[in-house]
Amino acid sequence: MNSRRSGPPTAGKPAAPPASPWKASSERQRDRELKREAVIRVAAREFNRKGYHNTSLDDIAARLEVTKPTVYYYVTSKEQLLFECFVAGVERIRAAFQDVRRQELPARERLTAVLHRYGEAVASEFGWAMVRAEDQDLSPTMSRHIKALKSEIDQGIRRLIREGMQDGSIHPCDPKLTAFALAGALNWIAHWYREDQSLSGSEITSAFVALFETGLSPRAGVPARASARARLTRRPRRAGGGLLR
Amino acid sequence: MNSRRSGPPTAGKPAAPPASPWKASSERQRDRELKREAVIRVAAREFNRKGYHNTSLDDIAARLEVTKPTVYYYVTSKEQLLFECFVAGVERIRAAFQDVRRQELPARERLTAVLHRYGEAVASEFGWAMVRAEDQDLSPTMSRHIKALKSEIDQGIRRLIREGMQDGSIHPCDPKLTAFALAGALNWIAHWYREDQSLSGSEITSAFVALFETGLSPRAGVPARASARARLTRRPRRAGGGLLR
DNA sequence: TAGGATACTTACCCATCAGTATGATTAGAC
DNA sequence: GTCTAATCATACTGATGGGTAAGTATCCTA
Repeated sequence: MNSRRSGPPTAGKPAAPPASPWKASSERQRDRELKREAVIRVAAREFNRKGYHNTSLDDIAARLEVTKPTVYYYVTSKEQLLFECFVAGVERIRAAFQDVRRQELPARERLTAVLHRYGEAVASEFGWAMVRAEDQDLSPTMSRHIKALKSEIDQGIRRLIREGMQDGSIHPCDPKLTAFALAGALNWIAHWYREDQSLSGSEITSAFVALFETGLSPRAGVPARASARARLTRRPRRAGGGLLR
Repeated sequence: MNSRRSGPPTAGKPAAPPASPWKASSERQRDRELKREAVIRVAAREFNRKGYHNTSLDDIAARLEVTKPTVYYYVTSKEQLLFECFVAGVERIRAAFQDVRRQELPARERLTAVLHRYGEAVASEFGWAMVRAEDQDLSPTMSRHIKALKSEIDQGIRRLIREGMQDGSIHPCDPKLTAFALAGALNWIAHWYREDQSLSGSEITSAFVALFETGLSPRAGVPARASARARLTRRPRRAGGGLLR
């Protein structure tokens, strides 16, 4: 539509890499990059608080104590802003897969390691963009990119599940539906979690993973896990939340 | 803000119950109610397809082959439309709790029965409104009502979990976090499920509930469940989906 | 068959907001 | 000191879309 929007999304690279004459002093370029990241971070927080459509670029600019054109100096469109927020979150999850690939562990343990990082990412400021952003708000190009990234993560989880079934560390199940259930429970954190909560994203994920590993049915000779028990007595400070949302 | 918005939301009652003179012939009133429900159902489907903010009331009107003011004849605002969609979905879940209350069963079985209906509701046309609607799009009054309904459901699930721990049918765990995990996995269905999928909402929920009960870790002497095994061989027709979303 | 309620349309208003044209200011290179 | 690019602000445009005013057609009652 707009000539700016042609080609693959930027996602990190400075808008105009001064490829030539006097290579703008590198500290200046670093400054620019820092500011750009600040814009994206603030945008993520505002989207998280008020939703994409209820957040105007004037709002974001005001939070940064600048004006709207300044925001556009670092970002080409509101859409791109959303995209960058998404990427920032997803990169953390991809990194988790990378880290785990090098480890020699039963697949179930590698899976739980990934899920842990996954949950932390979803509970971060970028969780909203990763989870709640609607792809109808994005151009077809951006939408495709996002779907590809999501699919990559999905496939990664399914693969770990399959490997777990092979090495015997995971109970036989349908990898696809199981991946959906796991990811769903974790993604949902972005719907209800607020940073002022008594539990951290990591703690929540621990509890979830424990639940998924053990299951609801009582197991012979398996007593209550200490971690779960502890949480039973330590009352969270805020009741808040609710089920849906 | 608007004088219309004062008082509790309507949620079903005809806008102007002709309290008096010649009691508008009851078939006419029934007609009106049917049309009103059609408006809400169509709105739910459009919200589901394109999101709340990307759906204009002209769109909805066009789907109904009428004009925008006609929609306003049955509904006072776009916001109320969203609210009604939400209520329509939640009522199904509340009904599930009612039904199960009369039954003499171990709490875990009552819980899974509720979760089943829950999953079906989320996979229905009203799933989007129940799960993805953002309360920033609603007036404080509406938002409060919705939060109350959500909380009621949440508490209902937690109670079943506690009862299950007491009667021994559920492994000791933190009721709050467990409820979040269960509901999260099911809610997430609304993010990725489309009606043209190879699995029905009911089938998906069955698989999820089975997973919740059994857990990922292998159980001594428990072979793969037949239902899960079956799905492993029967390839779904559409890969689609993806993890997040 | 008049009169009022019901059901629906045409044509409009107007607030919001993404995005831009243009110009001012500052900082570094020479 | 001058010149140029980088950085930011002022002030606008244009489109979208929620909501309404006012009028038309239809139906039902009496």
